[in-house]
Amino acid sequence: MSHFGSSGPPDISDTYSLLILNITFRTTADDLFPLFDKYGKVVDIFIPKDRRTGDSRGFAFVRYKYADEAQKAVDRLDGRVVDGREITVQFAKYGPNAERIHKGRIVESAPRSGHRSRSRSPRRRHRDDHYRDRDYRRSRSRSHDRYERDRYRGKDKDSRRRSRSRSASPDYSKGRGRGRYDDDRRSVSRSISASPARRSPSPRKSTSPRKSPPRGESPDRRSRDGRSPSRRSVSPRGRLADSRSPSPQNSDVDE
DNA sequence: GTTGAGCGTT
Repeated sequence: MSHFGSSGPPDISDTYSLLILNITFRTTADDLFPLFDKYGKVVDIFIPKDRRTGDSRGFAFVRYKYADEAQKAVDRLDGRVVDGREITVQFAKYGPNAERIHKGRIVESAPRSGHRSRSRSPRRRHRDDHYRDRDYRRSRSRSHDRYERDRYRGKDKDSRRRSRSRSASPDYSKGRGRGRYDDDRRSVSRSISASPARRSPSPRKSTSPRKSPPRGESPDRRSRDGRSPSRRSVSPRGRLADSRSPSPQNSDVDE
């Protein structure tokens, strides 16, 4: 993808990788190629994309053939405004195979010489393996959080609205102009014509039709259900840890 | 349709 014809990594033997940050999410390799090719021989341009959505992640890798050209590109293109955004150009720090890069050039690291490269970055190398749950991305999760919160809010309102409409005003389901417009108007109308005492949502929330909060019941029941088998499951693990090794993580690290 | 610190593909 995003290559000039090759499918995989072309040749990372004598190339200098540059990391382009702060590019827009719409910027593609074709947009960066003419810009970077002006300052040297660009071997390859790669823009990581999300596996799920296929959307750009906001940064790109530009590989130059010579270091001086790469340096020039960094000096000339760093801070350049591309597509309305100021990009950041710098030498790549990590390699695709977790190999260390020196000044953008990939240097093969041989840990068998006695020196172990334990000083590696604490960050995990493969996030594709953990592409689930909340940590599949760093800041993206933040944005998603915001969105999820927004959606959750809407869902909550929707849910409440449906609940109310079911019990009180079925006309809402028919009304196409649903949303907060009607709600706001109704709210304002109510606040003006109705007494202020009615506005207090406190007692309403307390005397909710659903006397059983889902948040309190869910974990409780789950805890009971999951507690029984969980303990049994932990049993062998503790014994194993006690008998074999205190930290199973060590096995992966290998001394 | 959104977002913004960072480090990559068959």
